[in-house]
Amino acid sequence: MPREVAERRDAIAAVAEVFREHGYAGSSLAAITQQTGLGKGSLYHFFPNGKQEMAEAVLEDVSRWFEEHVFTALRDAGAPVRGIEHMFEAVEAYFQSGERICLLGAFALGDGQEAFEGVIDGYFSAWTEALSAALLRTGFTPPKAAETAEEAVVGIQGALVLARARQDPQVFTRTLERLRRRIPTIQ
Amino acid sequence: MPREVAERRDAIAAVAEVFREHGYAGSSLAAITQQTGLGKGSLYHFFPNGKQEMAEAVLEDVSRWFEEHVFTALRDAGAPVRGIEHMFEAVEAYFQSGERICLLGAFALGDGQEAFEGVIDGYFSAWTEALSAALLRTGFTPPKAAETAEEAVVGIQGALVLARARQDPQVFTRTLERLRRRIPTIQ
DNA sequence: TATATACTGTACTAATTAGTACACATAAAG
DNA sequence: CTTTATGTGTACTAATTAGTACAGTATATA
Repeated sequence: MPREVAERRDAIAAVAEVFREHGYAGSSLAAITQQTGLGKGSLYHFFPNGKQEMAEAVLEDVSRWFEEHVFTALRDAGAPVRGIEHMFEAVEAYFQSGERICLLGAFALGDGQEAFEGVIDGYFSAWTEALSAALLRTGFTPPKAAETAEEAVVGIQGALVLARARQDPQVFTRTLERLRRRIPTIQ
Repeated sequence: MPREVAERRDAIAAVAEVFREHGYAGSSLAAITQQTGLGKGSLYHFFPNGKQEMAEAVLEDVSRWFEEHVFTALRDAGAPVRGIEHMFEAVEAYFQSGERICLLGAFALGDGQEAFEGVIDGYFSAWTEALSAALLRTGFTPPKAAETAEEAVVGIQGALVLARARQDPQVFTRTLERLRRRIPTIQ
């Protein structure tokens, strides 16, 4: 049975959904308490530095999730093809086939850019580099690996923008399909 | 010599820069008055409905700019190749080679999505469809034209996200180069 | 059962928020 | 010079903002 008392990780997940919906500046504490069901007492207990710390925790949580569930598999030296295939599956699941946006992309374009540039840059760098290294191991030349990796990360982010803008998640699934085809070894 | 008294179009351009920097929710009226040099009196004279109307005006202004400077050239039935080439040049100039973000993309991911979904959807639909039609006229098959057009718009938006996230505008210029190569007729 | 720790609700403050009202300035047209 | 349009600065309000203080509750461990 569910605990009555919340833990920090529950709070992070709940706050993340509010940021996803309203952005950083648009998420007032009133909105956060209302949508998460957590009172100010709880929120400031988990995040003594307030909104800034909530956002840091949320972005780091997303970063950590990708590190554990995507980048690690990409870095597995023995199975680059499997790692890349796994990346596409995990990404499609995580972004709910285009219905969910990327918080790090949204924060990069939004007001939080300066405040969180470290986490944001780290996330996209790690992703691009891990994918590039995996492509290299499947036989791509170094420049072609770097280019294809950047193309994939760019394509995923752009597809999330367009899927949200046009309220058509299929832009995202179509883009993933197209990107897969660019990497013949995983056909 | 410059007029002492502002006009609405000057106000729109100035307010747009504030939204670009802080997002919609992050742009307080205090920030807007300070950065634009326009007092509340002027702002509410030009935009009686306040921030909401400022944002509508700004987004419509961007939309109109693309309509006039990009989409019209794409729709020129006689010169599809020239129209596509012109699109890449105009886009590179408008986004200052990756140092400027797309306000419509930022609003799509941010808090303004519901409030401005009409303009946002219209902008991306018009762009994708005009480009697809131009590609069709250069000899692409209908499905290939639609796919390549979506790929280009997705790529441009994604590149703007990554360029800002990594503070590396070259992601944008590299992406434009790659997208050009995908359309052999304009080589 | 006692005690320490983790968590939570409520009342509060000081600052900032969007928006209003209106007198005033400027410039063009008669 | 007068009138009319358009544009502008300032003072104001009511609501909302982030953040604090702290008493109280639950839970685990001993």
